[in-house]
Amino acid sequence: MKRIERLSVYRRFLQEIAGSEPGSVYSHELAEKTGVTPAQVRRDLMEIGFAGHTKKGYRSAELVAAIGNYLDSPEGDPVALVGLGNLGRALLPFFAGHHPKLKITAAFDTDPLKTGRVICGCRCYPFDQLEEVIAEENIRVAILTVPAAAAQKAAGRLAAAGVRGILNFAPALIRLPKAVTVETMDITIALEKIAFFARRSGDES
Amino acid sequence: MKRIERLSVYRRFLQEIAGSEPGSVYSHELAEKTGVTPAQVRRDLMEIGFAGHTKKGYRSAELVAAIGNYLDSPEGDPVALVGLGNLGRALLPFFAGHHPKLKITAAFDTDPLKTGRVICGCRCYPFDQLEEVIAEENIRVAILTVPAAAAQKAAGRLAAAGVRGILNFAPALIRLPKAVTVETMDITIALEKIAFFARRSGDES
DNA sequence: GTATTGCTGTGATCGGTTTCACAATTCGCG
DNA sequence: CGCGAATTGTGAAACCGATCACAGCAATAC
Ligand SMILES: NC(=O)c1ccc[n+]([C@@H]2O[C@H](COP(=O)([O-])OP(=O)(O)OC[C@H]3O[C@@H](n4cnc5c(N)ncnc54)[C@H](O)[C@@H]3O)[C@@H](O)[C@H]2O)c1
Ligand SMILES: NC(=O)c1ccc[n+]([C@@H]2O[C@H](COP(=O)([O-])OP(=O)(O)OC[C@H]3O[C@@H](n4cnc5c(N)ncnc54)[C@H](O)[C@@H]3O)[C@@H](O)[C@H]2O)c1
Repeated sequence: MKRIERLSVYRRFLQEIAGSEPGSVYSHELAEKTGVTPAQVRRDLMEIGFAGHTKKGYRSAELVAAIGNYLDSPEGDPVALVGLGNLGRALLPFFAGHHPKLKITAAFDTDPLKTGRVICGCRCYPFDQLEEVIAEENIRVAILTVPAAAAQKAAGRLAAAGVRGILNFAPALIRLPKAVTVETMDITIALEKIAFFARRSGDES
Repeated sequence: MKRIERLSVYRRFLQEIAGSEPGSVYSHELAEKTGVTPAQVRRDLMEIGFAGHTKKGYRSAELVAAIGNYLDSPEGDPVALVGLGNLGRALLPFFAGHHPKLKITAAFDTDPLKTGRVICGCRCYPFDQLEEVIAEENIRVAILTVPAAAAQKAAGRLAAAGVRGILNFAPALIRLPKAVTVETMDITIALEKIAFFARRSGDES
């Protein structure tokens, strides 16, 4: 559902302005800073049961807390990273420390050159130990950055090991039982789409 | 429009099976391999004016050509990459050689340590030369991988320099005239969303 | 104390996308 | 050659998220 993404975006903005005056925001401010309409902000907050105050807007600190309460697992979620290639090794430092609730706590690769080390505080295991480590650390969320040809199989093992949500970067269709959420971010296709629209917009050469 | 993405996906599958038997595909095959419904495949192909043959399906090679004709700029599009950090440096080798129509031909960074070189066949320029190089190479599409705080400004310069489509990885709202297509891939928010749904699915501890 | 302003909460509506459902067509077969 | 099976093309319906529009209310002004 798209609302979940918007809530994350609202929260990010609220955290950026945290502490500053006046401690509350109007739907139209949140909308402006976030690229949506005021009605949609109000609708979203209504849906999570967070009420504002007529003429005073929404209390920022409480709203952050309410969104966190709605979105986050209270203890935070450990995340597995599968595939330590170029992309995986870029993601690792990015998430290290940056996010309060989502931490990559285990990485896996089939290549023995990539495993055994600790990178950015994250242990890198041989791919064989996937099930074991995932059960051990009670991991439910994974990022998949393996080659397309290996993606379905790796995803299947993740799901079988107990993972319930996968962010997949491989350009491949992943089929899993519907109890597992899979989102594929296909960078190539996004770029093709952008090039398509870029070409159509008022073409001047 | 979502159809554009699906067309890219159809094409990718068709290219994977190119050359193999029987030279044509049914809507239900394409649908199956691509994760959509057969009716949607037919509707999409109808929209681009590509007709199949009753009982024989769609001729694969011609369909690839028709999709290419619809989506691609005939000469291909040169792409700029702005921001040579961890993510930018992962994207560079990924696109190098891989895509027939989209090639990263110029990269930019403010950090003098990152510029002056040629990486994966792509020249890396100081950020100052952005306008000059973009005009020179007639670049219309860009990938933006700079820190969030720098994203709006960099995007503005890209647009002013003639770029019409931007794939943005910075977690920031980019505002540009509507003639410029901007798509933000926010990896953090995608992961938060996945963690949310992972938590809700049949929670067993 | 009354009027005015401006914001929230939400039922109603809208618009785009997906899906349904079926007529039309072609093929293989007897 | 006519029948049954299979597939396309597409109007119509269903669906779903976004937007509109306004009633209700709290704060402020006068
Ligand atoms: N690099 C990018 O910028 C980029 C951009 C878009 C999409 N992608 C996609 O992301 C994926 C990874 O890209 P990359 O550039 O990091 O590739 P890469 O080849 O650099 O890395 C792939 C890694 O996966 C490991 N691996 C291979 N098979 C495995 C398996 N079965 N289990 C676990 N690990 C395995 C390899 O050892 C390697 O370390 C690919 O599917 C690619 O298409 C990458
Ligand atoms: N690395 C990741 O895996 C990842 C994941 C999700 C999102 N992102 C986002 O992508 C962006 C880049 O991430 P990163 O990890 O590569 O960061 P990074 O800090 O490694 O790289 C940023 C690069 O941009 C350059 N830069 C800074 N200001 C610039 C400007 N005004 N013009 C041109 N170049 C400039 C810096 O010199 C640096 O090389 C960030 O916005 C980040 O939030 C990164």
